[in-house]
Formats: sequence, C-alpha cells, structure tokens
Amino acid sequence: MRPTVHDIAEKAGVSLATVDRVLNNRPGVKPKTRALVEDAIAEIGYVRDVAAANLARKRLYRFEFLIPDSDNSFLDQLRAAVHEVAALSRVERVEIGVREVAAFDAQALVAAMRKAMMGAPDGIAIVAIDEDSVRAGTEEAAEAGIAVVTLVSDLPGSRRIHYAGIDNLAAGRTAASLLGRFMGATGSVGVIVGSLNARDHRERLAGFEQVIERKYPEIRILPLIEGRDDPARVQRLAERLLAEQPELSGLYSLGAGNRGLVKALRAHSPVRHLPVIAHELTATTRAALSEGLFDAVLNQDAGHEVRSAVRVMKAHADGLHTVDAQERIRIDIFLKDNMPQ
Amino acid sequence: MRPTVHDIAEKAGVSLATVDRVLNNRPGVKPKTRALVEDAIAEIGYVRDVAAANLARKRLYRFEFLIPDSDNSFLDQLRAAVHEVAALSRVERVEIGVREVAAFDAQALVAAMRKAMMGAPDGIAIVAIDEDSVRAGTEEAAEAGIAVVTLVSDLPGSRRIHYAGIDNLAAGRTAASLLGRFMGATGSVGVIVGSLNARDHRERLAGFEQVIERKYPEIRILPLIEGRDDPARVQRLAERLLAEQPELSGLYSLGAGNRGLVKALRAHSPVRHLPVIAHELTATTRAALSEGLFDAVLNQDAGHEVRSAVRVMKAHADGLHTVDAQERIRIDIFLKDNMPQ
DNA sequence: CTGTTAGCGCTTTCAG
DNA sequence: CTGAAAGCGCTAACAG
Repeated sequence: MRPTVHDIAEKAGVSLATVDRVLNNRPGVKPKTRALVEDAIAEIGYVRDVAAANLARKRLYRFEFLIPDSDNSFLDQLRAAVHEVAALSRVERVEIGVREVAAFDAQALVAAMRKAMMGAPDGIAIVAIDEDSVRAGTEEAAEAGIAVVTLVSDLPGSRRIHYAGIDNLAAGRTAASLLGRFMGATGSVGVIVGSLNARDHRERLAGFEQVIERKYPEIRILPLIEGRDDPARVQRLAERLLAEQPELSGLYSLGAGNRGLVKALRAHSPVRHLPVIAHELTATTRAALSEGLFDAVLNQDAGHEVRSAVRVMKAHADGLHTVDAQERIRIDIFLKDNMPQ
Repeated sequence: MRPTVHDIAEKAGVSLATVDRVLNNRPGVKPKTRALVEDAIAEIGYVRDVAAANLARKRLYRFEFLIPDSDNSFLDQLRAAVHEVAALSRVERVEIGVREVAAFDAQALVAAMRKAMMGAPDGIAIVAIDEDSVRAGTEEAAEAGIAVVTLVSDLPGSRRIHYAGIDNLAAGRTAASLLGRFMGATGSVGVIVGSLNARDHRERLAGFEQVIERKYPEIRILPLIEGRDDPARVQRLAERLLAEQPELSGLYSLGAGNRGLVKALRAHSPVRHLPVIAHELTATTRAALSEGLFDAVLNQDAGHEVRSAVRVMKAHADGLHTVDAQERIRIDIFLKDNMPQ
C-alpha cells in the first residue's frame, strides 16, 4: 500500500493536522517540527492522493474560456469543443464557463478578461491578440493567481502558462514545402491571408515565404490578398486573381473564409487544375478535398486544443506537471486519402 | 451541489447500503425496492463520483502490456512509452505490467496472454497477430471479464474492445498519394515491406496499390522487396535495387529496418535524388528527413497509442464511455519542415 | 504552535 | 432482504 498521511504522522510523531499543514505549506508550524515532518515525507516516499484530497476539500476547478465571436467554421468547432468538454467535465469537478468576445478587438478581450477575473476562476483561456494591453491583462491575472492559457494564437513575452495551439511558422513552412512540390517547383503562387494583424496568420506567412525563397527560388509569390476571413470577399478577390493571372500555378489560403475560395475554384476548375493548400478541416475544406479542388488541408484539432488547455490549467491548479508530448498540438496534414471517417 | 447517495437514500426512503446495492447491481434487493431506488436515481439525475467510489473501494486498476521483443526503434519507443505511462500511473491507482513476447509468433503471444490472465488483470494490451488462435485467446479473456485492447496492429473479428493504432489502409493510400505527386505521376516505384504476415504491412501495401492504380496509372510498381524489418537485409536489397533499376523513380518503405535503407541511399544520393517515403519517426528517419534523403515520414505516436489504450481500458473497467475523437490515433505526416523540435 | 474530530461521497462489513 | 456504522486518504474547523 502506498504510504498515507497517517504514516507520516506516525513516523514524525505529530498529528494529522500538522502533517497537513506542512503538506500544504500553511503557516503555524514551528520550523523544527516542519523539518521533522518533511524528513518523514521524504524518507517514506509519500505522494499525495489528489483524488482523496479533492474529495475532502470539495475542490471545484473553475475555468473561463473567452472565444472570439467571429462567424467561421473553425471557431464553431472550437466553441463546440469547449461546450463538449464543459459537459463532460462537470463529472470531474471542473466547471467551465464560456464567454463570447468581439473578434480581433484587444480592448474587448482585455475587458472580458477583467470581467472573468472578477469570478476568481482558477484559469482563463484566451485566443490571444498580440498587443501589449493583452499582455498587461495576463499580468494582472497572473498577479491574482489566475492561470492564463493561450488558445490557437499565442502571446509570447506574456505570463501565460501555456500555449495550446500549433506552431504556425512550421505550418507555413510545411505548406510551402508541399505546395512547392505540387507545383513542380516553378510558377507563381497566390497567397490569401485573413489579416496580418493576427499573429498566427503573420507566422504562417513568414514560414511560407521562408521555404519558398530558400527551397523554390523559381517560384514567385504574387502580391498578398487580404480576405479578412470573409467568404464573400475571398470569393471576389480569388475570382479576380484567377481571371487576371494566367500564369498562376498554386494557391495557399492561410486564413478562413474558404467557402468563397471554393466557389471561385469550382467555377474555374474546368479550365485547369491548380494545386491548392488551405487550413482547418471543416465541412467546406473537407468537401473541397474530396472533389479534388484542394490538394491538402493543414489542420489544428480544436478538440485537442481545448482538452489540452483544461488539462494544463488543472495540473497547474494542483501544482502537478504535464506530459509535454501529450500537450503538443500537432499540425495535421490531410489529403483526400487520410481524411478521418 | 451534485446529488449524492444520501439524496437517493432519502428520496427512496431506504438506507445507503441498499442504494449502493442497486447502484452496483448486486443481488439481495427486492424488485420493488430496487425499482424505488432506480426511480429516485433517475428523477434526481444522479451521477456517481468515480473518484470517491474508487477511494472507498481502494480500487486498483491492473493492466498488462504484451510487447514484441523485436529490436527496432519503433518498438523501443513503444516500450519506453509503456514504462513512462506505468511510472506516472502509479499515482492514479493504475498498475501496469509489461511482458516481452517473441515477435510474429502467434503461439507465444497466446501463451503470454494466458499467463497474463492468471493474474486476473483488468485489461491486456497486445500487438495482435492476425491468426485465429489469437482470436481464441481474446475470446477467453473476454469470457473471464478481462478487456483486450489491440495496439499498433488490429485483430478484426475478435472480441477486443478497442484498437489503439492507425488506419493502415489509409496510411498506404496517403503514402501513394504523396509519392505519386513527388514522382510527377510517372516512373517506377519500389516498395519495401517487412513481412506480409503482418496485418499492418499488408494493409499499407493494399492502400498504396489501390491509389497508385487508380490515380497514377502511369506509375509502375516494381516487384516487392521483403526486408523482414532487418536493417542489414534491407540495405543489401535496396543497394541491389538502386543498382539494377535505372528507371527507379520512387521508394516506399512501409516497414522497419530503415537504417539499412538510409545507408544504401546515402551512397546513392550523389547520383540523383529519389523521392522516398517511410514509416515511423525515429532517430534514423528523422536524420534522413533532415538530410533530404527521405521526403516524408508517416508516423504513429507510440505515446498516444499507449495512453489511449490505458484510458480505454480504465473507462471500460469503470463502465464509462470514451471520447471517440480523442482515442483516434492519427497518421502523422512529417516533412523536414514540420518535424517536432 | 499543535491536536482532536468530524466529515467529503462512496463502499463494505456485520448485524438484524 | 435491509440497515447501521466504520473507514478509504485527506482536509478543515475548533479547541487547547
């Protein structure tokens, strides 16, 4: 049997209460006694039974998820994932709140963070916006002992305890590497971004350019198209591109709004096939893969991200460690042939 | 507060003991009383606190992992993953045993299963061999109330409760799809298998052939090379292939023993680059990717597989459900540009 | 500063 | 067939 608090108490010749005080380093223990207990703990190789502790403590973990209110499929998945985890988690003493926040609005995000902090939760998960006001908000939370986890888009240089999302630089590099090959290492490639204010989009672009320049010097990157993740706008701009750039021989859509792109391509595809790589496996991109309109889709699994965020915040609350490999969010590469289901 | 057994007892007008008997459907309760309690449970929306139950019960989950004794990097990873999980799990009341089994030997596997069953564990994880004797062994275990999970290689048509591994057919298709493009949809492709007695290898091959035939009719598949997952043998056969097949324009290594392949390619690569796709991200394949000798590596994450197997067996033991999406093992596609770390 | 005691939600003897 | 009571490993008043 694993040693228990009773064993420590006996070995150290003190009461359970004192052991508990030392274990949870609460004040009111004479240094000498403390040392006595600590020695016993070490010698005996005690590990706390977190489940029993939580039971006695009636511990309830409370986390707040702040999700942008943008209307795109990936965020729908993210929201769905949060709600699913929330439902399942009630059984495990975790209570998850979800708040919608105006998208791409640092002020709104910080305001939402402050509001969330009022409830003194154990942790807050945010889709970060890369601005100093948000860093300051994170700092405030950290100061108040509230763990902040960034989701999907990171906030380097802040006191967030974890980033649950993919390496967007690597994603951009991967897209370039695949697309370069699909294009036969030559021709002109169009790049559709959402907004360069979003850090994840900037990073994808940087990674993409890096590899195209180094590895495919014969490929020319056409002037960027900013689709603002808006299907209608993306469609209009893509149609224009397809019409006006006869030498176009590849397309990388690194943001959202792919519904518009697919419409434009569908009208165009009878003319000639164009290698296309996009992000996030949604109903739209999935269909495009099946039809052969898209050649690859890079994906981040929203479910994994949310579960990982919860695991990390919970471990943090318990002062426990996490398995790094388990928390690394992968860049999934989907082709027509390995789509799930 | 969530309703507890006390609430049920009160509502049904019975004692805790009776509630417990009903909850764990143990005998010795008058049908009428049982119904009374069941109604109360339903009405009140009770969900058992598994942690508290386990504490009271001093529950200990015991699982046995039967791992082939082959000497290859992937199995090393798998073994390492089992030991890592074993170490971490002691804290969570799960005790994991590991036994080595002669590789590719159905008899040995069944014998090991029987031996493992003697200890009456809650579950056994096996790297299945696709033979009826193993199905029978699984049946025996199921009969004895021991859950069997297949790891890495599945055993369809058996009573295993779960398969923790990738879809090897899809993996083969994916390899074909990528390699076909990398080869420019034309030329001759060599395929190195481990052994066609292994179901996972057979399936990868089938998926590969399927896509090459349908999608790349111009590509010719050369006669199979059986490397038996043995580096030395793979090297010899690969060297011969490279020397004797001047029209060779692509290579798919779907088994292990890639160390030998890399040596052969390294000697060959100054001559001309050959698109190569292999399986499992190990030190060898990782280096080959970096060097540009391999173009892509399809991977299954041994850590995920083991953790998933444990989660599923544990949930089964508790009569709980699992999140399908979480337990699906993905086919990771690694290029030079998205290798982790 | 330290110890006693009564639980947390559930299971399990042991009587009746 | 049913119930009372003790206890799993830990925490939290409340006394001293």
